[in-house]
Amino acid sequence: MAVKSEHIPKATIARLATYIQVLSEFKREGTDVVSSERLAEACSVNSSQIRKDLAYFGEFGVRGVGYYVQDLITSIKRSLGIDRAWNCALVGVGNLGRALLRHREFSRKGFIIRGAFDCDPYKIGEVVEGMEIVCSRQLPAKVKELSLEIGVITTPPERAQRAANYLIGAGIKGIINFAPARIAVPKHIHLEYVDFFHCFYAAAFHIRFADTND
Amino acid sequence: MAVKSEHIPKATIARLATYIQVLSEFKREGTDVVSSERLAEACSVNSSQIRKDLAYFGEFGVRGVGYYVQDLITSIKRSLGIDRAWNCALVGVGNLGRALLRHREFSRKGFIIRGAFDCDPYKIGEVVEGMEIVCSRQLPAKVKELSLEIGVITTPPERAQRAANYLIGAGIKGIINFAPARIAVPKHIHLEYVDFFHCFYAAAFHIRFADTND
DNA sequence: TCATGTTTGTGAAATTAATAACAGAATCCT
DNA sequence: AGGATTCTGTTATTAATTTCACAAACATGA
Ligand SMILES: NC(=O)c1ccc[n+]([C@@H]2O[C@H](COP(=O)([O-])OP(=O)(O)OC[C@H]3O[C@@H](n4cnc5c(N)ncnc54)[C@H](O)[C@@H]3O)[C@@H](O)[C@H]2O)c1
Ligand SMILES: NC(=O)c1ccc[n+]([C@@H]2O[C@H](COP(=O)([O-])OP(=O)(O)OC[C@H]3O[C@@H](n4cnc5c(N)ncnc54)[C@H](O)[C@@H]3O)[C@@H](O)[C@H]2O)c1
Repeated sequence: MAVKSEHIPKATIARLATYIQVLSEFKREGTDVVSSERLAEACSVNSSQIRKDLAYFGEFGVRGVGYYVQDLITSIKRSLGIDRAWNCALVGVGNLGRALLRHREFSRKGFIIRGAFDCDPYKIGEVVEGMEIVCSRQLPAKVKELSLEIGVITTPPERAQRAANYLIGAGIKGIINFAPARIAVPKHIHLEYVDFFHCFYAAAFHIRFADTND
Repeated sequence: MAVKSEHIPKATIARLATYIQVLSEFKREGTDVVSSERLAEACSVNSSQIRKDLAYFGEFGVRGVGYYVQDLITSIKRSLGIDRAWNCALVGVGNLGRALLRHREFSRKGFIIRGAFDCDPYKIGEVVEGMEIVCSRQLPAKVKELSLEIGVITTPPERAQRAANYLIGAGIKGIINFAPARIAVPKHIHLEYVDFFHCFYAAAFHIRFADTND
């Protein structure tokens, strides 16, 4: 049983990711046990927030003691469904796609890019980080062959919908879209947008109007 | 006057960025006027949400008509403070840093990377996308010389705090941290975290537990 | 064993955000 | 011109999320 409650806020999922990051840091420092209070401080959140977030998934702490760091990392990972590897397809091997392919942390965290696809004939056949770039047309075959579950779109924005359509047709389960374009997907496909500019905009807003807001 | 109300929700700022994206798409398609209803549909939000978000900043629409697309883009940009250019410093010119440097969209959107800094002597002096990589030690001088306001951290996580310290010491106003590490900054410095893994985790969670959640 | 101190898990309260409802303003059509 | 229609801006309502507060659980030391 991984989920105790029915609906889990999106914000909770985002925070769980932060908790893992901070807990891993504690682990590296040699801390074995941590209280919600101390974890909260390191994550800049309220301590009840942490306890409530965890309560959606189960009881992971020991009263009077706190949380065993390694155990909590394991529990959160299981709760999020990242206690196993996920096979990913990368569509669009340009600047950003290459940076992602070269990023070791993806496989370390369990997201393994097993297929790199592009439609540019000059790029097809090229090998990046031990991965051969193949034609987008091969997506359906490769998705089945390699059990790819998550599609990562790093094409130009005007091609994002097409890339999504390929992925959906190939039977992918979720899509992470790095292109700054809204795309339409059937509702059984999980879709996440990553837009770097959002945070640049937010930074500009807060710096500019630092006196009135913030 | 850019801000009508005192406090503006973080979520509103994020949505405004989406509105700009979708409005720009409408503009390219030749649409001159759009209703909150239609914009809402394209952004997958509620139409009152849009009207309310905009109301924080002013009255941009015409009753019985809707919003003039170009005017609304201009108004939102002014509201966010992105009606002018922002000079940025990039610290850490590795895989991700290079992808960002090569990304034309940054300067098109008004975020101009004017300084690229690294501490690796083999990288210093190298020219990437017309930009010479200089030593991190030169940050204070360059921040003043080039009026850099936003610092972008793309160093490994264990170096993120040091990079932040350099930037803060140099007089930067805001920091966008792409490294998966929490960093401490004085409260007058605006800080944004960008963590790609958050959305991979969210995707894994929703796909894995598609039956119970979502 | 029992008192004391700590810290979790959780229901209740407070805060915040999202949605609905509608009056007022503009257009369009007859 | 005036009535019907459209669509914004704003207030009211509802829903969701966060914070508070405290009982229950465990640890420690006398
Ligand atoms: N580079 C960055 O730092 C950065 C930052 C933020 C967002 N983005 C976004 O990420 C996306 C990619 O950026 P980039 O800089 O890597 O662009 P890029 O032009 O370097 O790469 C795009 C790649 O997609 C391929 N492609 C185009 N259509 C395709 C299709 N239908 N199927 C498969 N492949 C296809 C192209 O051949 C090319 O290799 C863009 O949408 C961009 O806006 C990039
Ligand atoms: N590459 C990706 O796709 C990707 C994706 C998500 C997150 N990230 C994160 O972004 C960061 C950079 O990733 P990368 O793949 O580019 O790593 P990288 O190792 O290729 O680049 C890091 C660069 O930072 C420089 N550096 C180290 N310490 C520095 C300091 N104190 N001052 C200035 N420069 C310094 C290094 O010399 C190197 O050039 C990492 O924290 C990584 O976790 C990268």
